Amino acid sequence: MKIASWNVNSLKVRLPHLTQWLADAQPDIVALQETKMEDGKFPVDELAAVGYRAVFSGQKTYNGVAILTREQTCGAPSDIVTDIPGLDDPQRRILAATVGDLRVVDLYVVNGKAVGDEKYAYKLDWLAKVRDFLADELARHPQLIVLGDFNICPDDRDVYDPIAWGEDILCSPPERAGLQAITALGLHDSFRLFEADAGHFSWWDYRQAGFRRNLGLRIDLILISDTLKSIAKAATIDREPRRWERPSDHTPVLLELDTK
DNA sequence: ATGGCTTGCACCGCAAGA
Repeated sequence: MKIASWNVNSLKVRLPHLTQWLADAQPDIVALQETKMEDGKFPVDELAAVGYRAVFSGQKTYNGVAILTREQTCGAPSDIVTDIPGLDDPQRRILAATVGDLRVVDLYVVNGKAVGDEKYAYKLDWLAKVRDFLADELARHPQLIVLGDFNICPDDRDVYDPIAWGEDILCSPPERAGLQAITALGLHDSFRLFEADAGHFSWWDYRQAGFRRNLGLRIDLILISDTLKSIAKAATIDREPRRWERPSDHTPVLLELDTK
């Protein structure tokens, strides 16, 4: 079973990229972020035509998350959650669903703008509330996968120039502590189960030829519970869609599980 | 470098992203 996460940076612009990539990679479950699309405009029919069901929580202009499931291999998603205790939030950043035996939580973590900004305080509070929600999810669903755009570099290996980034936004100790509080629940960064080296990224700035020069960050993560860790087979980053015309600034990250 | 690209909105120059 193949599970992926991709921040598409506008599903309207990236729908052709998405359908091409679904055909190429044939993932079973795909979590999307930054769809920037109201639910009434979600391309349900276009995705059904290529064999995927969709659940989504979107809004105009900003944010927006979705989970796609391959009809051929997955049952219909159930037990959908879009809002969590303690966060009375119009921003559509959270989407949980049960797909077969798996519980899937798709997150578009707050960016935070800059350390000390009011959006930064919102980010830290948001992370703490999400941690509590995930503790509860894990208690009920041992086969838990938490994936998405975390907008946090887990450690210096995930930053192209850790000296330059220092303790700035995406790398600050309180943000990393917020992520660690989540992984401390017993959720493992699946990419690091298979790759220890620095220099593997999932996002590159559009400016200054960031992708060509590999000036990137690894901020898109797939976290898995202990139960799933024991059947994790591979975790990879697919850089191919970042090479296409008019790409998202993020590229898909993947996890393969040894199921049945 | 409070820069650079890209997107959406809306009316064309902003905010926001990371």
